[in-house]
Amino acid sequence: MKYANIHPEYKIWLATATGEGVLGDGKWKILKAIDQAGSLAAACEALGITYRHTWNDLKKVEKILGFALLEKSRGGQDGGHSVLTAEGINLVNAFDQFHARMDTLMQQEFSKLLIQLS
Amino acid sequence: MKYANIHPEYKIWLATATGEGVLGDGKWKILKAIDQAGSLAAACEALGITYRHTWNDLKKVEKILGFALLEKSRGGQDGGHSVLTAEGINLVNAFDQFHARMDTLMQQEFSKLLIQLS
DNA sequence: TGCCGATATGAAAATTAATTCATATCCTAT
DNA sequence: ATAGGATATGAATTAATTTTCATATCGGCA
Repeated sequence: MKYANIHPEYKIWLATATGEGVLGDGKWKILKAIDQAGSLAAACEALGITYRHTWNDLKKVEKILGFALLEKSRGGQDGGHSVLTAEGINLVNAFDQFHARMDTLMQQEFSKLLIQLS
Repeated sequence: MKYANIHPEYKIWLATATGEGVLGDGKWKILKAIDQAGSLAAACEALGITYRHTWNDLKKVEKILGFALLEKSRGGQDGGHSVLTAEGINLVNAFDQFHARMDTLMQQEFSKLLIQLS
């Protein structure tokens, strides 16, 4: 088949009226990782992304949204930690479900696409 | 509402197993434009994108797919022209419909997402 | 046969994005 | 008090992506 090794991909994200990205897959994943790891630094380590870049990303988002997604604290023997705020958890959960639904739908529609292409 | 001035955006595209992009909105549009304009150069002019970049894109895609999407010829008083091959037409049409269906589904799921966030 | 405009392609320049490096700050449990 | 590790942030470096520019090639038609 001509398109045997081809598959569909998609990205969704939230943006401001001016098109500035607010939250997409990257930030969604880092938020989940933070929720699991308990700190920004540990989450970055786990995902193999730079702390610096991630920190910039999250700061920008919170500035745009006007409320915090993370409750960050520093100091203490463990150095500090970060946990998701209620808003952060809500957002992550909403994305989780969205992605699950879209994955299914995308697969269905792609099947139709392949039929047309074959 | 917390997310009052936020709106969703998304992209869908086809990719190889290694994640290389094959056909997304950009190439889809340029193919449609070529079909209409009759030449790559005219299509780029119409879309306001560079010939060089577009040419690279299309060449890469055809190499990946292993077959041509365009029937290109040069020479003649008009300098040359490009038309979609049968495969190209087929792909564009299939993507048209795929895109239309996904547009609808995305919007529906987006609505649910926003409801959860409000 | 020479002209014209589009295809075809290389290479440099410019723009944007990402990474690295360095360093200050914070604060709690020991 | 202090040690430790994470948050916080600037600046420089590097990588990746786009644009720009330049130039060769092609070939039907007047």
